[in-house]
Amino acid sequence: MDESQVIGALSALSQETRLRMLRYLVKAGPAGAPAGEIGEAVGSSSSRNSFHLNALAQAGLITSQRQSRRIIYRVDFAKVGAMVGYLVQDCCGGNAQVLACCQPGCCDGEGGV
Amino acid sequence: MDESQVIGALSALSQETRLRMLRYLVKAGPAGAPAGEIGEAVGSSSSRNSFHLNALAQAGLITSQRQSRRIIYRVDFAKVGAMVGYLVQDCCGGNAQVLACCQPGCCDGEGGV
DNA sequence: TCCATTATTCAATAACTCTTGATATATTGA
DNA sequence: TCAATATATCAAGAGTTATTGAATAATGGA
Repeated sequence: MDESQVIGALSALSQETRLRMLRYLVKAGPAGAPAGEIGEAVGSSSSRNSFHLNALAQAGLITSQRQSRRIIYRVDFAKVGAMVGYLVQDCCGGNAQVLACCQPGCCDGEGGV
Repeated sequence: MDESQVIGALSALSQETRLRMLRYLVKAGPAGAPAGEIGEAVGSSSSRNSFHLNALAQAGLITSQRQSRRIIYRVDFAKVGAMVGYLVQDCCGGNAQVLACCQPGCCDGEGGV
């Protein structure tokens, strides 16, 4: 993943509706979820929903597949991982403090940053 | 770190000049670097430089400290870590594939995504 | 074929972001 | 105090992004 792809991915995620969409799709797992269900979950209506799902797909973070009348969206974990990996390794040079934050419980709750 | 802080941080990094500034400051380490040096390194002039450094500082990703005539900027690794940690843990639920990409060499070179 | 469902596209508008060049502020040394 | 250095701020303009409501397209069932 090169710099401009990373910027595209970060840009896609730097928006409330889209960040929530990704989170919802992560929970949905490999089965994915149809557009309407995602829209309902994050509270975005019809055209707005398509707009944001398209932005995530353009960035490569999710994929789409028609299934009868519905369009199923799924997280592309390899792409999300590549983006995070770029931040941690390429950008932060594998900094130990940054790496530590990737572990569960590191930055949670009261003690969090 | 809450959702809106994460969005602010992602938004700050989803820009070529600022992503390069952060990378430069990571390399500079704890000593940090003065604004002018950063601007020269990333190729941004005076006002543009201030604009982008301010954006990174507003997002909490870097700190500033006057030192005589210069203003020294430094990466706040805790904040960068918190952002990455949010993506990996809160947003991706600690997904194994995403976590694996945080390790050195995972997504480098030819085999990369 | 007709209708309902599901989702996308389009046009208009509002809001935000980035760049530029000019100006202003803070600090230091002569 | 004056000039030089280092940086920040301001105003205008171009470009981009997000929202809305209406219209369009694709699919499946009566």
